[in-house]
Amino acid sequence: MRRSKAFIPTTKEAPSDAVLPSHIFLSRAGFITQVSSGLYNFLPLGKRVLRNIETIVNEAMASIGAQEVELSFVTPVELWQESGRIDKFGKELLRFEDRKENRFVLGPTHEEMMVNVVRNRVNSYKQLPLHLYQIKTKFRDEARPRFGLMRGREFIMKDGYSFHASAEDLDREFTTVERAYKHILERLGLEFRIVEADSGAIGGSGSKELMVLADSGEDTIALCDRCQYAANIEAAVRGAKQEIPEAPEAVFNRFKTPNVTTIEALSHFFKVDPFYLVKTVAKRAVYHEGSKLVLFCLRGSDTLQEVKATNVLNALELLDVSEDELRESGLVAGFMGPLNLNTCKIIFDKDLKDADAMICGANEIDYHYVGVNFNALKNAEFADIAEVNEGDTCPCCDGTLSFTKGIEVGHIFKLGTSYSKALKAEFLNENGQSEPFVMGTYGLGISRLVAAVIEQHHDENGCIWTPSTAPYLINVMISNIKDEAQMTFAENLYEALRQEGIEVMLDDRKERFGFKMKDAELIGFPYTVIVGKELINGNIQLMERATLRKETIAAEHALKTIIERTVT
RNA sequence: CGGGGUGUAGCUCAGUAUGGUUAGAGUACCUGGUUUGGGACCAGGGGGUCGAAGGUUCGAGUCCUUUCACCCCGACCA
Repeated sequence: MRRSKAFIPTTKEAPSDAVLPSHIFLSRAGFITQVSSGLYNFLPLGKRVLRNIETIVNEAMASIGAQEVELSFVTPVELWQESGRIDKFGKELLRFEDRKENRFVLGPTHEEMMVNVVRNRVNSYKQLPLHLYQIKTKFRDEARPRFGLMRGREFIMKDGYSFHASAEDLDREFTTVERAYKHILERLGLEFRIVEADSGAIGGSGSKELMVLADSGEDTIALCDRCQYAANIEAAVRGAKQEIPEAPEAVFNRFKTPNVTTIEALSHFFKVDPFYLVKTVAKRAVYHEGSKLVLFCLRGSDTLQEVKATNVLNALELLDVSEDELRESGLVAGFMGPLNLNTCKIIFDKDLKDADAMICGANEIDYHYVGVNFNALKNAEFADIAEVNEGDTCPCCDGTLSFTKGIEVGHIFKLGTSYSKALKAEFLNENGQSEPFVMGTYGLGISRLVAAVIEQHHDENGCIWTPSTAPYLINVMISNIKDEAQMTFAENLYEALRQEGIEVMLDDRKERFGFKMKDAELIGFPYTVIVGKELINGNIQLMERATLRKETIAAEHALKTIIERTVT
C-alpha cells in the first residue's frame, strides 16, 4: 500500500476523553474512530489488525476440529424467555420490534441461538461431539462503556459452543480448547495467564479466564510465586495461614468500648492483631422473589469477597445496607456481631471455624465481647467468603500469593446441561434414552484483543505491534521524494518485498523526515526501512520499532538482509 | 442507577463571570513559494446553525427553562 493513497487519519492530539494508551494511540494513529458511547468504527489499519487476529483464531479452531458458522445477530426474544436469561441480562439486552411488532434482541452472546440451531438437528450420540463457533459482532448495552475498545457496547467476539454426550467428553474438549487458546495468545505475542475463574450462579463444573497481563487491566489476579496456581480474585482461595499472631487472653466477657467502631480502632484499643477481631458486614441479598438482610463475619484481617458471598447465598446480587435499615433489624453500626441475634441470616467465613479468643461486637452501643468462639453456636453456617490477601499462602503449595492486573480476553466455561435442559435440547444415547447435551462455551474477545496488544506493547511514541498482529510488517520510508535515486530504490524495494508476500507500506508522501518517522512510530510498524541520505554511500537503514534501534545495511543486499531480519 | 464534569471548525481548546464589532487560536485541509535526517517556514484561502428546543432582551456563544449527548468516580458487567 502506498501511504499517499492510504486512509490513515493520524492526529497529533488524542481525543480529550481517551485515558488508556490503547484508546489514545489507536485513535491517534487512525485505527479506530468513536461513533457514540461504546461504539467504534474500524478504519483500514484497525480492520487489518482484526483480520490478522481472526486468521490466527480460525487456524487454531480448525486445528481442533471446530466448525465455523455465522448466526443471526438479531435474535427472537422468545429464545431468551425460554432460557430465562431475559431477566438475568436485563437492560443489557437491546430490544426492539420489527414492522410486524415481533420482538427481537441484538445478540449479546449466542448460547440460545446455537442450542436452537443444534436441537432437533443433532439427535444421536453418534453425531457427538460437535463444536461450532463464529466470529461476530455482539451488542451489550453496558451501563458504563469505557476505555475505548476495552469495554464497548458493540464488540467483536469469537464464541464457540461444544456439545457432548458426557461430562468426561466435555472435560476433554475443555482441555483441548484451553490448549488452543493458549496457542493463539502465544502467536499474538502476548504475555498472559490462564486463571481459575468464578463459575457464578449459573452452575457448571468450572471455568477459566485468559488474562493478558497489563497494569490497566480491570481484573485482579492472584498468582503463586512457586507453582502454577493462578486465579481471579473473585475465585481465589488460599492455604492455611502459616504465622499465627499471638492470641489475646481468652476469658469470655462483655467489654465497654466507647466509640470504638472500626477494626483499626479496636485493634489499637485492645492492642490485638486484627486477626482476632470479627469483622461483621451487613448486606441485602437480592433474589427473584425479594430480598433479605444477611450478616457476614470474617476475621478483621480479611475483607468480604462479594462474588463468593453472592454465590454462597445463590443470590442475584448484594446491596449495601443503610444505618436506618440496620437499626430496624436491631443492629448497631460499629458494634455488630453474630451473638444473641436471630433477626437475620449469618454466614461465617470458614477461617472462623474453631477460631478462639475472638473479639466481636455485642449488638449494643459501646460494647464488644471478648474471648469468643463460635463452636457453641448451633446451626452456624461456614463458607469461604473471604478475599485472599497478597502474601497469603498458596492453596496448592507452600508458595506465597501476589497480585497482578489482567485484561480478561477470554473465558472458557463448562456449562453442563443447564441450557440444553432449559431449551429442551436432547439426543438419544446408546440405550435409546433421551439425554440433554452436555455443553461447553468458549469466548474470546477479538476487538478487546486489539486493545490488549497495545496495552501490553506501546511506548510514549505510540503503538508497537507484534509481528503477527501488525497491519503491515514493514514500512519503507523515503526520506526525500524529490531525490530520484531514493525514490527509484524505494519503489523497487517495495515491489520486491511485495513479491515476497510481505505486508509492506511505502511512505511516498511529500513530507519531511521527522514527520514521517513520528508517524511511523505512532502507527507502530514493527520495522521501518529508511531510504535516505545514506543511499549515496550505498547504505539504507532498518529501524526496529520496539527498540527504536537503527541498523545500517548495504543497499545492494537490502532485500535479502531485510527478509533475514524481519521474517521469522 | 447515584455523584461530578463537559458540549464553540475534522481534532485540541480560548471566549461565557459583567449580554453589545463580522465568533477566535493552534493543528489539520487547499493554493503558491522556500525547505528536506526527527512532527519546518512565509504568503494567501476554504471550513461554524456556538449540542437541540423554547424563553427574556433593541441585541444571546454568554442570562433563564426544558431536553439530548458525551466523559469521569461509584454501582453493575454470562
